[in-house]
Amino acid sequence: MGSLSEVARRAGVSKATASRALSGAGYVSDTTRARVVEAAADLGYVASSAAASLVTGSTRNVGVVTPYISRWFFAEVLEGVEGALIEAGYDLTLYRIGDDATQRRRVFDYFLMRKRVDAVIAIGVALSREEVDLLHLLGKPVVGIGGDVPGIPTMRIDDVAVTRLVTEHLLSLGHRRIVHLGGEQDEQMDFRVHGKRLEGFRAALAAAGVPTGDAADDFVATPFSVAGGYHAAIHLLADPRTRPSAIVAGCDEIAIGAITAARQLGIQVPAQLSVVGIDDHELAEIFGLTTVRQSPREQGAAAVEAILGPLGGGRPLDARPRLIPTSLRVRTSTTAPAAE
Amino acid sequence: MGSLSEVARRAGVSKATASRALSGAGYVSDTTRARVVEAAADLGYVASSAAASLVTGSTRNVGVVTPYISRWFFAEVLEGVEGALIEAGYDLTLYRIGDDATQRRRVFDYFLMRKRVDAVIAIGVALSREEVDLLHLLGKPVVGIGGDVPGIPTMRIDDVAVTRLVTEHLLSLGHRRIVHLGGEQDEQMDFRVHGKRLEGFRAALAAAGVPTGDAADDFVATPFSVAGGYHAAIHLLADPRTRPSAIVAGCDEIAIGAITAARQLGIQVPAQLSVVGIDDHELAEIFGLTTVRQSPREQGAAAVEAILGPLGGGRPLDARPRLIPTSLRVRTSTTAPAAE
DNA sequence: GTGAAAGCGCTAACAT
DNA sequence: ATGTTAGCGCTTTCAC
Repeated sequence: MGSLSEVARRAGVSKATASRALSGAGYVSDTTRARVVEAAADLGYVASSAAASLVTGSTRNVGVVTPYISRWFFAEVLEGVEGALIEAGYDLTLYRIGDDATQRRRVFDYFLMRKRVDAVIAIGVALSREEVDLLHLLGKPVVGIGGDVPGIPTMRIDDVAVTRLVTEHLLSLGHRRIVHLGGEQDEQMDFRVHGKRLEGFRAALAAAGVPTGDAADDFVATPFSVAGGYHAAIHLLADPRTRPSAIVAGCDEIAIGAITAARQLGIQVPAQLSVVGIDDHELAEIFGLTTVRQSPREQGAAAVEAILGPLGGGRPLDARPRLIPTSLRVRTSTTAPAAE
Repeated sequence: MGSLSEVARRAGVSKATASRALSGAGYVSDTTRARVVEAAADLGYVASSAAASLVTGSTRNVGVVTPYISRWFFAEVLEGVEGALIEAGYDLTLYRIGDDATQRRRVFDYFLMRKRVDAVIAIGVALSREEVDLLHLLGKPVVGIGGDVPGIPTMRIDDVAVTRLVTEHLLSLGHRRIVHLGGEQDEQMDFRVHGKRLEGFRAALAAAGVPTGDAADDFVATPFSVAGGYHAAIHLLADPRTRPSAIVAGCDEIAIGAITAARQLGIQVPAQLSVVGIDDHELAEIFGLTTVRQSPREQGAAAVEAILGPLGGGRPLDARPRLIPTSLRVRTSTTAPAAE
């Protein structure tokens, strides 16, 4: 618990010199530095970050806000962020903000603003104009992942294109009766991801001349979870006469749930039912799920990278949205529909 | 970005009064308080936590160290911790520490000690004597989850009992050829979890008079992941003549991987092969996996609870290990072995 | 190359 | 009930 002055006294120098020796900034003779470093080691000295922050104004800590911790996509982005941050010597302070607007305000006003963080990474959170302005006013770099936020650099995939891509893939295999198991349209996440995915799905069908739209019963709303996909699929697949030959799942969790349901119903996957996911999770690999490569870890690392520039004294961020390239990762779970 | 003095000036009071009005500590007349609060709102004032920490010595921030973020059990504990912490008005700073000892030292010396946190929650990390002493010296409450650490309160399940439990369950159904798909014995996590689970497994077999031990080929080492379980099972189940009638998986990830492999090999689960997991993840539910109820979220919340006492000025923690009760959650995936 | 001194923004005695 | 004062532990001019 030693303080700088103790270290200084022990080394026989002034606080100023001790500080310089330890931080590496400014001129200190090698011999003095050695003495100071030794004294510090003897005392088990560790600088108080609060004191340092107070005077420098920086905390070496970045705040990460996200609505989910354990959903696959989010967890992987988080891992990417975490790794890159620790690498750069920054702390990561995690804030989960859900639907609760009050809670969200509290996180912003009370935590993020309390000079606790140097920068903010928002994963799947559509920051409001005010939130962005506030952060900018405070000189804090912000980057978003998962959707465009005006005024800050963001990285996202094209959610419309993504379902269009997988749907086209199924269409090209000959599937015509395809159902989208996606998010409830009334309970959108930020960035209206559910809506966009449904849009891409239907755009592909329409372009192929396949009947689509609410009347076509080609969409079933489900929670974005394995259990959600499972239960939705149990109902959807129960009746052999109305059963689709393929499912476009809104995310990998739903896809795995659907596949599990199908197998339990004795439906062969992929022989009798093809399922495609979106997020490209490790599990997708095992299930042979065709998904969309979207590099969550890399997105996380890239976000940190983007933020480190300005923090390191570089030029401010260029507030451009960046589209993360996506492509199909085709595995064995998609096959042509069974002959009728 | 206003400071307390600006708020004070605007409200026509002293810094001290402004501080009292805002923090709620000490006597302030209602009218003065109102004026101060209004002034603060006008200025968009937010207290500097660095300054407050410097003088009070507390940060309202707790450090969470864990080796994994996305492994199911750890992610759920983390969610429990996160929820309880935010509830109590604390920040959560996340540190992942893997096998790298240097990295681990760095986290401890450089981050945790830098007066950045008021308390530490260690999930699945066996803190060393020195680490614990250091934390105690600094007056920081520490609690562990996942294994006993001398000198601090910990919550853990009984890893030996857990595999014994599930194994006995399989034995009681009549299974005799059972294989444990568990962690590599040379690459233990902290707390030797892999070893303990193998031990419990073999103890149950031995007690039932079933041949066990290395010679009995009743253990296959695999990474603690879905992919790990999958690949191990693909090999294990390939030959119908040596195929077991049941598998005790070291964790739910392995179990799901094994089930998936079995299904792909055309083996009926649970008719021809019973699989039991350990962690009781959401996915286990869907797969009908029999697992051990161990309440990860509750463990996380309890850890926070335990830490909040001392932080709130209460008596210090009683450094007793606490055994989290576990029980079997039997689902449909375990059945008697198929008749030969 | 090193030291003296000022001050970051706040809280906590202590006095009034 | 409110104001005055003294730091918390560090970094950073500015002299020397």
